[in-house]
Amino acid sequence: MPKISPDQVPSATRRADAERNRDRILAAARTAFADSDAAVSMAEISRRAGVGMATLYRNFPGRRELLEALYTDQVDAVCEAAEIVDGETPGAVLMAWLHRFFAFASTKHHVASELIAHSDRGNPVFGESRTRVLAAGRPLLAAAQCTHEVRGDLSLEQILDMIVAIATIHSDTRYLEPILQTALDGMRPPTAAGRGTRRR
Amino acid sequence: MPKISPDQVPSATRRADAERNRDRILAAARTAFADSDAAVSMAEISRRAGVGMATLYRNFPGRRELLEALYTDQVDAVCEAAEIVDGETPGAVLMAWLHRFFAFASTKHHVASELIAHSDRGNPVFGESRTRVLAAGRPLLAAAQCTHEVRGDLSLEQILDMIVAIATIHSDTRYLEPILQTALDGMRPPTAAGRGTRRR
DNA sequence: CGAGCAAGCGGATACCCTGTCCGTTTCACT
DNA sequence: AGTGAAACGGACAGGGTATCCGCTTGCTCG
Repeated sequence: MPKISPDQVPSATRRADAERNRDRILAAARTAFADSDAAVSMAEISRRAGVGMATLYRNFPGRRELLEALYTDQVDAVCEAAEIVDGETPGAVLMAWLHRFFAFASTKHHVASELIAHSDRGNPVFGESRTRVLAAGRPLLAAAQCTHEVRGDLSLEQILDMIVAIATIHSDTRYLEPILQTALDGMRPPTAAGRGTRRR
Repeated sequence: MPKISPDQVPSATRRADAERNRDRILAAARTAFADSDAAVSMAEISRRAGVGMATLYRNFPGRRELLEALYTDQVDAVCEAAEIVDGETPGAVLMAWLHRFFAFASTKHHVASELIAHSDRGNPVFGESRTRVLAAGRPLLAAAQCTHEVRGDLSLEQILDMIVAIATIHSDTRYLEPILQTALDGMRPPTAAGRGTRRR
């Protein structure tokens, strides 16, 4: 019998106290990760939430799942942004969205590194969220590649992995911004003029 | 009385068996990290080396120091490469060296992520090695910026952090190469033509 | 050469973290 | 109210890091 994760069960069919505990865990985890920088254990979270360890683990099979659940609303916001951002050209639209995505990845970069650390081989970044973000961004990239504003040898997965990687660099925004700008600039199709500095 | 790390003591003044044990630990750690992918504990390493835990910790205060010590020779090689690589222009030289650096960072990317995870706040990447690599690469960057082949708003720290970040993406070379190429291409000074796709 | 002493050794140990198990409590429905 | 199953929570096993302390051993000096 396959395990059923709580979010797949309609909340009406679940007991009221279970629902309440789930919320309490999420709330506790949110504040715990907010003020102290991620150095907080599962046991600590369950203690702060006023529930037992088993309850915590029943709701979230592992640390990874808890972290991921914490940010679903922000993932929603990023996906939604893909339809709202605008710009003069498809390329500009994509860039605007990527900036937005970077801001998102950056806010939770300490969480992101944990997510990457706890993800399975071959599932490089957080699973279900990844799928949703990819789906949201794909049209933007396709459009930008159509107008030749973005090089064709990059997939959306590669672009987002690159941005996440930059966001996980442990430093402040002022230091990170030129790096991001560099990476985004590099997405333009290579010009003949610059070829001399490239290798292979 | 301040603790003195073994590498600062002339080997002549240390007991022979201590020296031997240090080498055995390094050898054991090297093979341990080579075949199994980093999921090896300190206890396991000391067991494989045939020494006690205390001996391991006496030589290397923590996991981080052990990992760092494992790669000093490769760091040497990278530093040395900075003086050997050549190319038609200073920009090409820098790019060649950065490719070399990426290869280095890539070989040990699973180790690199551990190093980052175990590094203190404000000491973003591995300490002493970092200093050496920075010293080796600085002239190359300065030259390339002098000929305006590389944008001026990037420091060497930023460039190397970016490359390390890309190297720590968990995937194979085929997937990573376009990402690296993108990042390196972005290092060229922004052209007026491309400005339209940039924001802010 | 051999005795003494400090440098060095190794395993037991303390502490923390993750994830599971099981006896007990509590909700929801009749 | 009564009852059965869902949910609970703390104890516990397993494993990791780092330290402590009684014992061993290489080196030095008489």
